[in-house]
Amino acid sequence: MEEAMKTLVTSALPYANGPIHLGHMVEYVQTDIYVRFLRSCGEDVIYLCADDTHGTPIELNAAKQGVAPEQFVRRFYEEHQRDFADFDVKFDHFWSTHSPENRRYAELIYSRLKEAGDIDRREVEQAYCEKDGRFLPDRFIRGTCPNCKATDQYGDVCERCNKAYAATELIDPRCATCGTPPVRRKSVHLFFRLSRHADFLRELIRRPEFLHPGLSAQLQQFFSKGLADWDISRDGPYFGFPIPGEENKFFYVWLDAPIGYIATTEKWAKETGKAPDALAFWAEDAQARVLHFIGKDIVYFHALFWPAVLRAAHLKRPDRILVHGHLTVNGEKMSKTRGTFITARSYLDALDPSYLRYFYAANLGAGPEDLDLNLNELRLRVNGELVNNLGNLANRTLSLIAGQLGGKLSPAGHGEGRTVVSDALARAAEVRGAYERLEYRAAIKAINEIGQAANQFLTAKEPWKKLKAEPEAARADLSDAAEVVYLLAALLEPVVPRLSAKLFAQLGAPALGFAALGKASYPLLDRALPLGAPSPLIARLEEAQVSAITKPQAPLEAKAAEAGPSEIEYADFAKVALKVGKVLAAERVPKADKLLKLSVDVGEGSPRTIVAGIAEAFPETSKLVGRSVVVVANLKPRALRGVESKGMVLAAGPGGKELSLVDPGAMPPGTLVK
RNA sequence: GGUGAGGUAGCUCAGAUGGCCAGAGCAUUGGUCUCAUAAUCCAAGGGUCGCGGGUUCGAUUCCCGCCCUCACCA
Repeated sequence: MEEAMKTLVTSALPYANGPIHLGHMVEYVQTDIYVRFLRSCGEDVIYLCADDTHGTPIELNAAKQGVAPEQFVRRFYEEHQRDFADFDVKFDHFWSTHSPENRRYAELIYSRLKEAGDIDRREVEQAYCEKDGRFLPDRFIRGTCPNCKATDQYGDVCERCNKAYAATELIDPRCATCGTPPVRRKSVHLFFRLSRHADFLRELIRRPEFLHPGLSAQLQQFFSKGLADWDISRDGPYFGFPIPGEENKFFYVWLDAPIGYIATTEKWAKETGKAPDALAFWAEDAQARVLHFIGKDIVYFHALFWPAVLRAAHLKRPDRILVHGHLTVNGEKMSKTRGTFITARSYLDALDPSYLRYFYAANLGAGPEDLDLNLNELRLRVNGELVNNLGNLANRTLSLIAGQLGGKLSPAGHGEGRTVVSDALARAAEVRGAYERLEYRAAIKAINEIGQAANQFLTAKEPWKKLKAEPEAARADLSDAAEVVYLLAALLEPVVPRLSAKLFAQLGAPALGFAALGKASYPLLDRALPLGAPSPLIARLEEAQVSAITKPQAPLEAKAAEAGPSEIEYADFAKVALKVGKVLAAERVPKADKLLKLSVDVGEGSPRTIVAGIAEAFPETSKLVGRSVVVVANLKPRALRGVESKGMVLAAGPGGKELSLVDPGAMPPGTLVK
């Protein structure tokens, strides 16, 4: 712990496909606390992260919004950074996997793998959509579950019965974007020969300092099955880096995502000049440690693929993988419909980030167990501990000194207060050990016990009763209580830095960290300095405030639309032909909850067939007949549930039952809408 | 199905190489204080430590079986 060695800490790269939510925040808060703790101990540490930008989901979502993938991910790049900063998660650099640095390192690593003979070419057969002209990942095939017969399930796992299967087992498979049944097609893929590194990996993951023992036991299953080689290429169209020397082949997103750690190191090194390049941390013999914080869902990428790739490329493997569990909200998986899918931003709009950081810390241990965000517990815990015990200790102490005693401390004493302070100080090592072991839960517990002891001391001494008769005795007691507050501010700093800063300011004292605490003795405070102005540390949480953050939200697509696609030129708008149409007939599309097949007169002689996702809003289809609507007349025809739709009907609203058709008034069919 | 983790008070968790009436915080109830953010402080009630066997003088702690929950299965 006291080596001068540099430490590089990373959190997993968030996917640039959506907003940061409170589940993500568990990891970033956990990592940020650890980084701040290491710094507090005087360590030389850098904390890096980046957006993960490649792959099919981003490519298709960008297309859906009519923007280039580069542009699509750029929006999240800004948004993600704002969210992290506002949660006091402080990176030394936040970069992107869609960067020249990442491309360079991906190519470099690939070339080294190739030289080492670790790349293999093999023919594989995959689902292919002839209409879209692309291979379909499992997630983009939908069909009926072979196990429980639930319809409209993903190609890899059934959401209803949780059964995992191969996409080829799906009954009635369809392309998720266009509904066309996929065909099987062969293609040559590149494989990383992971199996050649089995012995290395097996030995590596057995080390308790590398990975939590429970997880390494779990990974053993991969070895007993025989470690399979890893498919690292994808055929175009694909948003990613083209593989040098190949035609229409791209690196699979999971190959270049962890390389983003290296690319970000490079970017940080160049921007700050604090290291010549990324190799200061990643060269095989670099004098540095590398720590990855990740969620339990991506353990095998980080514990198996990644170290093997680095080894084969003659780079340094990570020293430690720290794995946390997932977040549940009120005991259940986050759910948009239940309103428990809470984005970082919607939380921040309602509450101070310190509450959540504190709550996460108070519940986090070192293992990969899930953490439940019970909103009632959050309120009770924060109010009982952070506000009532710790915050109020500070406030009652400091406001008495400031209000009644001129803001002046007394010289260090020899009474009971001295014992209270040294007892508290004696526990600093325990708190430090807890942080170090990532048992934040235990750290918070000890911190609260220290606060409680100080509150007991004040209650016993009753300095407020002695203000008139023995003001110096009161001052002495309160000065010692202030010492404990100072210590608590230092111990809490990794968790709630902005609250600690506030306490340091109120105490009129310089920031205090674990490095100084190691050899600190009574008194900690410079008793000659005057206090700053006291004010309540943080407000208590009221029930209504907390429940406000779980309001059901509009679906993601609607949110994105709200944020708005970026500005367009008039010429772009002019490409859209909008016309007034009149609904002549409407019927349900079989086996589709949301779709209606409409026959619409757009003033063209014969009516058009248009399929619209508005069935839930119009249970009685007859009410639609005769209505005037606005139609996108030049939309490329597309098959939905096997029905060819020529155009689109405009409607406003979040979706489902809440939809209102855009009404053009009394204009005749065919009239242009401009 | 396989593998892994876990099941201790209403909630979150601690604990025991097997042995003093099984612990803490919160919640509940009663009391106290009034400096402080209706905060503090004191106290009480509350658990056949998942179920069934076994080993033992003695098991919640060790062994076996079972049930339940969660995760992972490239």
